Amino acid sequence: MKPKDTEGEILRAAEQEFMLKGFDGAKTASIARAAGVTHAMLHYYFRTKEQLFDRILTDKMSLMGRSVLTAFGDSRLPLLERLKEGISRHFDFLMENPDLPRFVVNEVFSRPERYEVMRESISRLANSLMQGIQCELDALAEQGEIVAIDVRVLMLDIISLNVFPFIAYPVIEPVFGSLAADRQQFFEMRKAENIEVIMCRIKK
Amino acid sequence: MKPKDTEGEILRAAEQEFMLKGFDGAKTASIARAAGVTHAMLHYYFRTKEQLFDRILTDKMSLMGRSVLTAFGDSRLPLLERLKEGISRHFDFLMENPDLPRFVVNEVFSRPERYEVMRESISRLANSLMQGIQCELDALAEQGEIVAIDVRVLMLDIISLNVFPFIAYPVIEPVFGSLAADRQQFFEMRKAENIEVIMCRIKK
DNA sequence: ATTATCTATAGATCTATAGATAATGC
DNA sequence: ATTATCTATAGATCTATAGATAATGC
Repeated sequence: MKPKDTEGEILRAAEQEFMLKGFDGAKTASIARAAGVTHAMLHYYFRTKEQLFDRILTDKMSLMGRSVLTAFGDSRLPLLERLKEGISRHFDFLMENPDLPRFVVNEVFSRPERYEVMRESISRLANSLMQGIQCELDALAEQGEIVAIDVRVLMLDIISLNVFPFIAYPVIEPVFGSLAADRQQFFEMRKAENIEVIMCRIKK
Repeated sequence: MKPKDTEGEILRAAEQEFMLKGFDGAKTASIARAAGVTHAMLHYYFRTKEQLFDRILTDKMSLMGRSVLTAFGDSRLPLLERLKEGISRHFDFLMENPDLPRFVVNEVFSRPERYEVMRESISRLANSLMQGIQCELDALAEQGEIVAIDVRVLMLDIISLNVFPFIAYPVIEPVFGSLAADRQQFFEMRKAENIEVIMCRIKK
């Protein structure tokens, strides 16, 4: 017999509903139904819709932040490899979580105060990652291997290229979908292109 | 005396409310209040919230589509200039309409059927624009001035780089805001960087 | 006569909770 | 004894409309 995990079921259902419809579009009744529990259970475990939502959003923001750190965090590789690997791993993460960036970006936009608590820790982690990369960029530039560039500029190039196609897929598909046979292949092509773009940007 | 334009006031207020909060977050009562009219007027002029919304969304989708065409449409310029000018004009358009892409992308995602009617015409216009650019790309590549590239790949690079910072600004600001003194300057820097990236991508 | 506007309210939907009942762990 | 669950419903909010009234254009 399965010892049913009501709280877990609610979280799973809530994640799905909130990611798909956002806070305003999500209905607690719909979450309860998907979780296979009665409506009152949401309030028993999470008090309010807002608190349940905060739990999901916090998880997702943290996941999105970590994805960048782990993708680019391997400091054993030589810089160019580290960047290529980073782009590739970050892109793979997005293929596993295609709706994540839109969800986070939207909810932060519609209620910025939700982001306040994370601002500082996010900023600190990102800076520490980028500081290491900046050193290596500077070293290679010194040797004349690459052009000099601010790591923040470069990282924003990378993230723009990687994330945008996922956020905008439904809108761009009619125009750019013809590039590939299917969605999967389309994204594989983008991954390769993004690496190419970034290498062109920094190589001399 | 101003001959009051109720319908126009409602449209203005609705645009603001929908762009800021999305369809689900927007309230007809709030739109009416902002328009300075009674609530029943919305229904008198537009029947339903849905119809009022469709009017706004259609306008915005069309505006976003046209922005790309007009930015890159100047076929008198030599190709590299045309691309630089295109990136720059498209970026300027986004600076004037920073919330537009997020709005469109979101609403299309949450109810894809809203996009169906435009899919074909959008795709046709885009293809005709890109066909012209592809010819010039091929010619320059033939001459060995640039590398060979599919215009769709290149345009998606451009649009990703240009649009993403606007969509994600509230999320990326804590990390990348330190690049510039203020928001305005931040975006000016991005515009220059995006041109640089694209030139690096195609130049030999 | 037609068009525009207002007041009042119906009707639907949604979140939240009260209070009773069943299950669980000492 | 405490924790989990259910039923029933309160209370708030939101969209939409009916019906009366005022303004406008022939």
